[in-house]
Amino acid sequence: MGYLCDFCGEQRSMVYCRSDAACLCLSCDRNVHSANALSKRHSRTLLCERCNSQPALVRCAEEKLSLCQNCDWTGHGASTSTSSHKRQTINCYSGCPSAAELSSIWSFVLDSPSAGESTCEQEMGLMSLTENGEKNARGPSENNMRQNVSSSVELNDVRGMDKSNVWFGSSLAPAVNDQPAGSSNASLPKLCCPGTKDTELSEENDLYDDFNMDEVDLNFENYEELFGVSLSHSEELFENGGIDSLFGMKDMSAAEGSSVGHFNSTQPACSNAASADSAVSTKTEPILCFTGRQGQSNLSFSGLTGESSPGDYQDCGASSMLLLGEPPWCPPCPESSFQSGNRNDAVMRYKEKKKTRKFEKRVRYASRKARADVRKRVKGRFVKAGENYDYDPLSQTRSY
DNA sequence: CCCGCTTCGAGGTCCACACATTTCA
DNA sequence: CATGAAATGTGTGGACCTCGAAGCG
Repeated sequence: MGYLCDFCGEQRSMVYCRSDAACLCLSCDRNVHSANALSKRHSRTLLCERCNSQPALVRCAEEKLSLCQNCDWTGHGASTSTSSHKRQTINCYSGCPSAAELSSIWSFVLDSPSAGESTCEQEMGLMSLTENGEKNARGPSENNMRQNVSSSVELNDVRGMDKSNVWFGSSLAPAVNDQPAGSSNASLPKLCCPGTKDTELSEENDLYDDFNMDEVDLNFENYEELFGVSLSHSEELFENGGIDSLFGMKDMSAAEGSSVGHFNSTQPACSNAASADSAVSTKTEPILCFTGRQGQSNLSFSGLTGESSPGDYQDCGASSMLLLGEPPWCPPCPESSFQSGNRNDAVMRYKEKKKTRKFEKRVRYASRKARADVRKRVKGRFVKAGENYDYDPLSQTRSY
């Protein structure tokens, strides 16, 4: 995937929103997720700096890279020399955190050599990323769930986050904290900036350009399009316990604690590449989160209380990973290996497609929107001041 | 199976004008 | 080089229109 924000296509993407399956710059992240109460519940985290397509779960202190689980696993496998790298959990957040709040959960961002020179920091004075990374550098198995709650930025409505804190293991930032006690990979993540190591240097300078948090409204006119089903419909499904029908995974409850292999076999959406597009577009992403890594593959639904938004159900991050080939915890097998390529291709196609369609509607200037909202019209067209009109948004009256 | 008709949805266009950006003195 | 004025470009929402797909007889 590219490094650009899926929304504006201009700024460098920094965060990953699982609900939207989108890579966003910080500015767009704030804009998009301040649009309404539901979008505020979306759980976001930093973007993997290696693959630039998955949410980062851990921050490798040695490499100064934020990595998704797959890349973490690849780069820090038990058999590799880097397995002893100190890693720190990357916290996710919801709501519309201020720069200061972001800096508190991503304090390690300052580890980046150019962090202090960020344009954003200079211009906005927002990101004062103090070096308190150690604060987050806890032991792998220490205070897992507690950290999820305490260190996640919880603003506005965070019920989704709290209740769906069924973050299991390696699926999400909070989840990552659930590192199995005996794990050889003390995964403690940090930040992520898109781009592999090769591109890191060239991109670091504009790393914080994304912190342009101007006030922009956003219209989610394409909400249904984004999520494949209407919000009301999906909510209804959730509230009625219709998750089975929504995901076509009736057996999943029984799958809890079962092997990943079983999971895959019960996940139609991942069965082949051809289904990937439809799987995503029809919102059949499983709301599954996994606990632990290799040995422990606990599986559960996140927050089936019916109180969380549909987006929250997707927030565990497992879904996107499942779509992207065999997850780290999935022992390689001929079938999965064969499918992963096609799956990746399918996801790539989907994201490209989504990129061109999804965020077409974008409000760049709230002031202009405000004016347009109150401007008088004739058959939908703006009319000159003082002329007759047939529609006044303010009074719903007509001048003739 | 093909044709013609209807229905539906997506996307494009139009409008005025405040404001952002660029150009120039 | 800095400043201010003028010129130019941009973006905003609702109604309407066009076009293609789908459904039906």
